[in-house]
Amino acid sequence: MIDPRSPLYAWEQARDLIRARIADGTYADRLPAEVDLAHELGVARGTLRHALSVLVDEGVLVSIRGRGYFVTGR
Amino acid sequence: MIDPRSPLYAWEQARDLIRARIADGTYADRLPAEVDLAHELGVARGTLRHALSVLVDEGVLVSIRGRGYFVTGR
DNA sequence: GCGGATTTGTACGTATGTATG
DNA sequence: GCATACATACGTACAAATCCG
Repeated sequence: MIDPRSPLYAWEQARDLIRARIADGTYADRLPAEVDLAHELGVARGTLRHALSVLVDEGVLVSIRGRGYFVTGR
Repeated sequence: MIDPRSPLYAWEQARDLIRARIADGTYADRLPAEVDLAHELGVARGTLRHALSVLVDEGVLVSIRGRGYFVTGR
């Protein structure tokens, strides 16, 4: 999933992958748990959290403590 | 330098210490390197970077890769 | 221009504590 | 109680930019 030879940072690749999966409906309303998604993408939690925080800032996702990350639809 | 019994987080104490040293002229234009400053304050580099990022957001400091952290004067 | 030293940026791993459902 | 998520904090390693001999 994540290519270490890419000129993009890992968190940027993770961000783009998540965006694509939202666009194609893989993640229609809710994302997998942080730990699972991080493992699936092959990045550390901190790295994934960086990517997720960008998407939250963009309004693409909202995070609810104790629940998860949800797609806003915007 | 950093008091583990303080109600403040380590990164908040580091932030306040750096602010004070800028105010009293200890750091007039440039800060010591991250590794040195972290060791001097007794915190991990990640903790120091957290404190520094806050000061950068406030406009107190600017960071230049390969050079260091500089006091803006604002 | 080259090579090494310095310095910030990013990534990864782990751990603890707190809060929510 | 348990799973999920957030925040903080420690450590390590490598990448990228800069500086200097």
